[in-house]
Amino acid sequence: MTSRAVPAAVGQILTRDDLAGSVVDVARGLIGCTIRHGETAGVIVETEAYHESEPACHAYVGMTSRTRVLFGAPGAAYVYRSYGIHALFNAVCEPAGVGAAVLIRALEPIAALDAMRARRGVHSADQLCSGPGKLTRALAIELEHNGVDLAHGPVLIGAPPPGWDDVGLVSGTRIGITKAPELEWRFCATGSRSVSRPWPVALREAA
DNA sequence: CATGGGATTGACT
DNA sequence: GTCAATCCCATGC
Repeated sequence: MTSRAVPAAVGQILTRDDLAGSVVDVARGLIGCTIRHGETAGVIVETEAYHESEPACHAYVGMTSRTRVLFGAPGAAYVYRSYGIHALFNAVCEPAGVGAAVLIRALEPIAALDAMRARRGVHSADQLCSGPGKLTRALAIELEHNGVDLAHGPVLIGAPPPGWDDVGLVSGTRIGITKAPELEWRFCATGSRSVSRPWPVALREAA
């Protein structure tokens, strides 16, 4: 085999249609997919679904300047600042007019780990992207990426690379929210040490 | 225009 | 386990 360049390892870039379906299905399906920005890239190992019908979703309040992107075409990035410090990255789902998105919560780094280490100030690969605010820092995803088309970049989502297309999944309740805490709309790859804490019950039992 | 909530993290006890 | 840091934006006066 010839040496594999980074883009080839990232897999086929997803289209808008790949993200237009039910947000819970897309959240499940994005586990094992890749996200790339510049030379940095990682495999998605943790997601959460948010839908306008439930109060934890920003789109619950309806269309405002903040939530406009959530109601737009699927396949856009929704990036917002959390707790005044962190940028959190979401992929907009469902048809235009429906406010829904998948929050990307954790990655396993696969490319340009040294660039991530420089941005994060930690060395362990397991900890570079093991949280929604950590991965945006590691990949240099900022608020300016709000609304960008994920099929055209500069932030791209790709299909699962070899070995990740049939990864095991566990579901659990979402993290850090106060509204609609009962929905099991969090999905994690089994066997990944990059999943953020606390781990879902099913993952703790499997460990 | 002022206020307060929030899908977090890292440092500390 | 607790807590502060720190900013965007929805809401209400």
